[in-house]
Amino acid sequence: MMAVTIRDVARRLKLSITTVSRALDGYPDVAAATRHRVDLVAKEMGYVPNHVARQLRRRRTDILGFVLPATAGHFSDAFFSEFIAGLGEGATAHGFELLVSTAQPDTDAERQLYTRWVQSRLVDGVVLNRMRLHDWRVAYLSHEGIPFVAHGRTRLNVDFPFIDMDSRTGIALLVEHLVGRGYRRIGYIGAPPGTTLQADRSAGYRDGLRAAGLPFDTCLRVRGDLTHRGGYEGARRLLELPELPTAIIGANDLTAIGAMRAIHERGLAVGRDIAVAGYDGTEDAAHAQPPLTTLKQPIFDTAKRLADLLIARLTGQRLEQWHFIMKPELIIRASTGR
Amino acid sequence: MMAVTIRDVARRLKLSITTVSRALDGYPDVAAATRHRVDLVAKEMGYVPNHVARQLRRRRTDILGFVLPATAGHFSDAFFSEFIAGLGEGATAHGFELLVSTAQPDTDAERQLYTRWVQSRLVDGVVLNRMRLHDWRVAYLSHEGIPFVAHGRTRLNVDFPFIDMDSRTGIALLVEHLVGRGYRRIGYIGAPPGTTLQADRSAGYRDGLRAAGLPFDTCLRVRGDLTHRGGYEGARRLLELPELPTAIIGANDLTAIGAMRAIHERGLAVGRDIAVAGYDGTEDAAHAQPPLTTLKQPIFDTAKRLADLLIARLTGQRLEQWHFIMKPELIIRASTGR
DNA sequence: TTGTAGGCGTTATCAA
DNA sequence: TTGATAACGCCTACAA
Repeated sequence: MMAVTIRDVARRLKLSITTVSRALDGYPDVAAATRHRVDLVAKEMGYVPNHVARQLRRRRTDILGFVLPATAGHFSDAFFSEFIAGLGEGATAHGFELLVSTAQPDTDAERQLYTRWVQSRLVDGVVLNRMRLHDWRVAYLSHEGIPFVAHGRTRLNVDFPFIDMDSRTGIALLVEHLVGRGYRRIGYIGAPPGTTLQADRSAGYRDGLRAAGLPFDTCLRVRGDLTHRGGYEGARRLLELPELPTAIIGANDLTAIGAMRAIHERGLAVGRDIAVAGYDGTEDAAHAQPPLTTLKQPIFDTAKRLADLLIARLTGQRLEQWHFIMKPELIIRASTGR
Repeated sequence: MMAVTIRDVARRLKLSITTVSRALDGYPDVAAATRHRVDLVAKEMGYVPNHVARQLRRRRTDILGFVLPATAGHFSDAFFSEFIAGLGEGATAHGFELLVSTAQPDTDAERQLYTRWVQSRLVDGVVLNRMRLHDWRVAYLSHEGIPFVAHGRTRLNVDFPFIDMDSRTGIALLVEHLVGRGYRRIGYIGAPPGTTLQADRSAGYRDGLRAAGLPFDTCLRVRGDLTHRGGYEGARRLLELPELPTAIIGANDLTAIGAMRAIHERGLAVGRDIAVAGYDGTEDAAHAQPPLTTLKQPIFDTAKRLADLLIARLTGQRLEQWHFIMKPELIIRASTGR
């Protein structure tokens, strides 16, 4: 079951491997007849270039890397299945491959993982998401000269291609929507501190309150971790307040869905007693009960475009634009009905 | 920003690259003092072996492949985020990497993908899931001599390592539970035909009916595709029957959650008017409203064990056992309450 | 238009 | 215990 190499093809054709290589790669300086013979025999013999040998010679791997921010051992988040699908699609479209691993954000394991990939020249470029305000990955990768693109931004003074959502404005809009429906005591269950996501969405929350002339009550802002459980626990804390919130915003859909469960357990009705809204616009939100009001972002497309962007950069294409800021779409459903 | 190579380290140490290589790889025939010096200098210089060169020489890549069965463009399924996290964890633990891509099952794109990976010797082994009764991947990979492991089995006469759930017995148990609560008109929303999953779970459904002495009414068994949408549409069909089902089983949690939405839209209450149950035991099920009765399988652990199994096979370890059949755990929640 | 030869960075074989 | 040398499979100056 030895794989057939370019040597075998050359031998069979009584040609040099050089000619075979060039014929297959479509170089112009090959006789049409020769090229034809080569194509035929190569296909017949089932020859496919050895990816590794090619990588070594070309000094690039055509592999993109992506690290899942696996919080705990378990990591159940539909967002990332969609994100990975998008990355895979984008990579494949350009003949690239996608390497995936998992690491808890800001741990030694994460640093080791990126370092291994970079130092051993395993990947040509990296896609980042769940950006942090002071993201060591950005500093590290730009220092190492490894191209990367990101879903989101940082506070660091480093320029790189990104696609970001204007989630600050988005959340503010959501608050406005809630206020418009008469909710005035609005809670917020956030994301881990230090993440750009949290900075933006939390700021949007305050913007929204301010615009509506509502006070910012720190009791109403609690911590979350972007999981169901975090949302559930955050909501429980909010429900222990002497004066209950009338609406709760989750930093993402999972958080919001977790919060809904806490509310239901308390015997209250989501959308009537307490409004709930999320962020992401996953299928989970559409199928929650009641269906969840949310800010929708195009997860799959964003991931695909990120892969495109990174590959464009890797293949030396001139990018006319490499900063993209998109607006999330407010989708109003029964969870903020009234 | 040229990476430091083994040559640089050898030059600096005034040793041959051979010795450096062997010292770093922990071969015994190296003087302790030399090894120490080498380790020190290599670390100081930040030397990391070039993965690609090593791959070429060793004639293996230490990369595992996994293809997401992306049904549509979008692919929102928490099951797979957890599955990939498990694979990544297992791979990393043994110094392996994980290559991920997406393809629609049983399409040319899928065949091309596997072929590319295999022929170009990009991956050493492959993890399969969502097995089909007559799975071309099994035939192909075993013919090519590429090691693989699978989450589930096939009807083909090929022996390979797998971890499977006894979902047939599981579903039968679930039917028994439903019957015990007085539900007698039980519908089933299935998976795509040709999948082992569908064969097993559908058989379990019939087993359960038979054991309870209930008739098998073909109207009550409808098709699904393991997505929210499929569950939603399947349930709508069931709700159009002249005589409504009193319970609905979804082939997975997503299907069940989609079905719940259809039931709610119809103004009926899940768990009171119609019972619903799923399969997988994802977080989504725990946080559905009402919480979803389901058969739980250890997704993360199974994936991790599959990676372990495949790597054991790749590294030539003697496996004392390579067929595992696990029992899913019935988790009873309010969606089948009464 | 085709062939020769060198090298990508490692590891393995064999000799010293 | 160490070193010289030859691959691994491919690509690409350069020569023919």
